[in-house]
Amino acid sequence: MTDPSAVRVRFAPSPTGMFHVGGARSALFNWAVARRSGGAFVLRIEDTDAARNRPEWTEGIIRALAWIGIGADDPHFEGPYFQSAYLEAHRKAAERLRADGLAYYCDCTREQVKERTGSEHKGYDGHCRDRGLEPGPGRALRFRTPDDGTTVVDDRVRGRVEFANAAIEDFVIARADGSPLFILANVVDDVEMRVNQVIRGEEHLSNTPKQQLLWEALGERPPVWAHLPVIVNEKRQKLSKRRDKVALESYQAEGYLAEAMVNYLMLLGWGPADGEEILPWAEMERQFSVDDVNSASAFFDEKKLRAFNGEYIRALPLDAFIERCRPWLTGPDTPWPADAYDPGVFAAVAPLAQTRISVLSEIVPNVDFLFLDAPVDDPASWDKAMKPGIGREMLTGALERFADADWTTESLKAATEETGAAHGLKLGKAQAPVRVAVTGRTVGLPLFESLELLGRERTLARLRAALARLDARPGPDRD
RNA sequence: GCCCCCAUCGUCUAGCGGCCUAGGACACCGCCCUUUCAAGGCGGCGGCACGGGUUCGAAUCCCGUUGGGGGUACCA
Repeated sequence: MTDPSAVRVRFAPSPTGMFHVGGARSALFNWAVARRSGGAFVLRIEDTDAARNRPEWTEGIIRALAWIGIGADDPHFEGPYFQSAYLEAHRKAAERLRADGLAYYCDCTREQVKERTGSEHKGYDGHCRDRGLEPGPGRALRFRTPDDGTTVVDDRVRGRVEFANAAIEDFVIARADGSPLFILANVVDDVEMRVNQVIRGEEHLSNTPKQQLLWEALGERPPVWAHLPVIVNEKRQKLSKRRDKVALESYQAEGYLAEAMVNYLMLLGWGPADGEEILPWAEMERQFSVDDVNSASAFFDEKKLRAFNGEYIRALPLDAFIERCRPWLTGPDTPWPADAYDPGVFAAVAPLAQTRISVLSEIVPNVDFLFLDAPVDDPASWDKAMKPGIGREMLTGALERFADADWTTESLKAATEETGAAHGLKLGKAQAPVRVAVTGRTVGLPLFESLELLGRERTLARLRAALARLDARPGPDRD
């Protein structure tokens, strides 16, 4: 804590919505830097926009960070601090800048500025610079930026970025009501919290010369900057809460594993030199450096995320897999009644399911036939499997042979094979009607293992029900 | 409009002047395995945006063009 050379990074989200994958990646990069260097990761909640903030969003941020492994119990974690608690410091800094002649009051309205400059995008024209206005209603405080020269931002991912001071307008640092703006509050807090590396999204790059000027005006040495490439959607636009699926929570709810999410996110803008992409956190932390971060924007590819998730699911020891599936099997949203669920039965099919799902929520349709009274009704599957010359024949034949077969995977398979052979069908074709009759779907877990687990009673009942259904109404079998 | 950033297979990336007839991963396409579907194995398709320089040599350096993106609030 007292080592002035210790790295202090920060993550400073504002609680204005669900926690986003972009924020998660920034947090992860900061976390990797902090842990790797033995420094501190400061969490600061920027809650000064009262109108848009909600306490549950703040809780959501903390919960989401914990989920991806950024836990408040880790010694590198510091905070959370709340920006709203530092209001006094922001005000003092604003006042100090004014007293030093580095900021001045301005009573121009947006319309007036626009009228004078002829554009709403030309920025402030410095009209009130030397009017010597005192504080008062309708008067905002503006920072006086240099008229000439260049502000050079040294960025660990972008290199040297130059901004002509002439192009940096005298920006507002405090509103007419005295409340500080983000640009000031953010800097003052970073100064206060002794942050010496700012690793954040590229959308902040254009604020950076202003902030750097503020650091200098406050008599402080600016931090090391690093602006991460934005994460974009398929249209190559920055991910947006409105348009895109960005909430970390929604991925969690679908059954993405935190480890897979973390691994995938770390690969957005960065890659290990040896190309080995699936890596445990400790290894990524060891290899990661912001200097190696790519500067081009990165597409959030859910397909690749899913592939990673599948890898992580398959890598789970069986008992861990079972444990991870539990919320989807026993929660309030299961399609079967709670008392129909049998953990022993699930444990038996779990190994068959583990290689077949890439997000945990997919476990449900894979095993529902075991816990539902009747299989789901999937018309497409039914039509496909119950073709003329196959459906009725297979169901009838299976019913006969299953009635007194040994109830084992092997003999059920043999019985189905024989039935199929009697109608000139290979097992691949022959099993389809049975599968659909029993599970409702044309694809699923290995059939005979499934039947063995389901039991003779229920299997035969379902075969009979399917036959009855074929008899009851015209279907493809009758055409 | 103005300021700034960016540009290697469809996508994420390795590459940081010779090791590149550009490597990996996801996706896609074959084949094998196979009771469906997966998983797994093997193989394939596919890229340095373009134009100028610099250099003995350029994916790598410089300039320009084009194309993307970010910012442009008394939001954060």
